[in-house]
Amino acid sequence: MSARSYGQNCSLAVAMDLIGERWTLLIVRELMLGPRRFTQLQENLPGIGTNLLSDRLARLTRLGILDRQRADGGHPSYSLSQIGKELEAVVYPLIRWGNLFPDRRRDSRHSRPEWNILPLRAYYSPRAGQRWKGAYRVEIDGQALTVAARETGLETVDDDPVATITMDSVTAAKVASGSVSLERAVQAGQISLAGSPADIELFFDAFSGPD
Amino acid sequence: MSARSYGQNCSLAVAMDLIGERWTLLIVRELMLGPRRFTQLQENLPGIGTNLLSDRLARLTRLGILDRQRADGGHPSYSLSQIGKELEAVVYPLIRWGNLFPDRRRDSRHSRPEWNILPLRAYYSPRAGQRWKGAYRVEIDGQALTVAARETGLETVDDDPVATITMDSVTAAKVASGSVSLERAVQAGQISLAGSPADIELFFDAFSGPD
DNA sequence: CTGCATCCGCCTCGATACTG
DNA sequence: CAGTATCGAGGCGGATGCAG
Repeated sequence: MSARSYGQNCSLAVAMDLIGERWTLLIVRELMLGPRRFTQLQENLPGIGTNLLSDRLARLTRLGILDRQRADGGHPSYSLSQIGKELEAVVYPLIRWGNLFPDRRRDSRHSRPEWNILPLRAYYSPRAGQRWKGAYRVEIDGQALTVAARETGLETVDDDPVATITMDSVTAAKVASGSVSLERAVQAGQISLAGSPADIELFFDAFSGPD
Repeated sequence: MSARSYGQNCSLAVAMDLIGERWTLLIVRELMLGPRRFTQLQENLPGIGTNLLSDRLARLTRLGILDRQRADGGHPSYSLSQIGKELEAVVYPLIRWGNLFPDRRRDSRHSRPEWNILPLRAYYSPRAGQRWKGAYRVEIDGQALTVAARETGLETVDDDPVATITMDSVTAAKVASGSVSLERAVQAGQISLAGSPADIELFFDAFSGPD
């Protein structure tokens, strides 16, 4: 089990000692979508070795960042502990920063529909979301999810949407990070909109940065 | 030059491809304190190999995260580019998260006085800081710096302080992360205060979380 | 079949020596 | 001062094996 420490009396170095190793934050990303079992994690982390996943899970559990639950004789399941959930405050800024490099997405091969909820949450403003009149269907790279504003934040729901927004992930990254304006992306046909203009405006208001 | 990519079409994976390697964020931390030369970086990153530092600097410069300036025939100097400065939005949450593990600091050996300004900034609220009447002297682990509120945020200054706050870094982490209350730390003698109670209250108001 | 443990080739890391 | 060259050690990636 790896333990190579920076040995610095510095909060950032402590954080990097704990979660700075390869794959760790991607495991946290998966668990931000809910509890997962070993095999589910392995499926969504193509390229990770089983030994490495095993090591990471054991170490993060020992550190109190993950909880390991064994569903009554069943197979173990991993979830974020209280202190692990606080890593959301790290992951969302990292997602926003990664969006500053939209061209890096082109040659990427693996894509999962669940990953689209996290970038949305990374920009979502609960205050503006409270004004939504219903759910929205968002299609990114052909993978659709329907989201609505809830007390706990932006959640996926099964409701019928009041509007649909369609785009690819490169466009989403450019619009979210501000390198291309929403109006220009719509004019260029990179974003398709369906629904009343009022509902659509309310949708984008919730992603226009902090109130 | 390393290029091991996660190959995922995900903003977080893109970010980790760019800055997820060992030492990278600690280099960014150093450059958040201002431009630095090769040897200065090496001094403040004990344990890093010269080849690794060289590789990281070249790669980050090529990616547009760092700027390399050669002061007119002099020696090269490295600084954060515009996009590199945006990593502050990642580093400060990481510092706050690392403070949730105050006990991890005990066995740490290396400590540098400049590192104390970053944790302060990680919790500093400009709005509350504007009410400060002057500069404050902060001593953490016996290393002192004097800070004041400026337009650009919390800065180190040479002014005479209106008050002095003295503590060790473990106590600082506990109070900042809320695991120990300010009152209790003062009562236990882990924080020493010098100056008028009004000034001291104004100081801590600026570190009590977002307004 | 799931959840790991073991083994092995390779690449990265860390330390030292050396050079313009 | 600012790197480059080299090399041993160890973490990583992939395949295989195995117990519950």
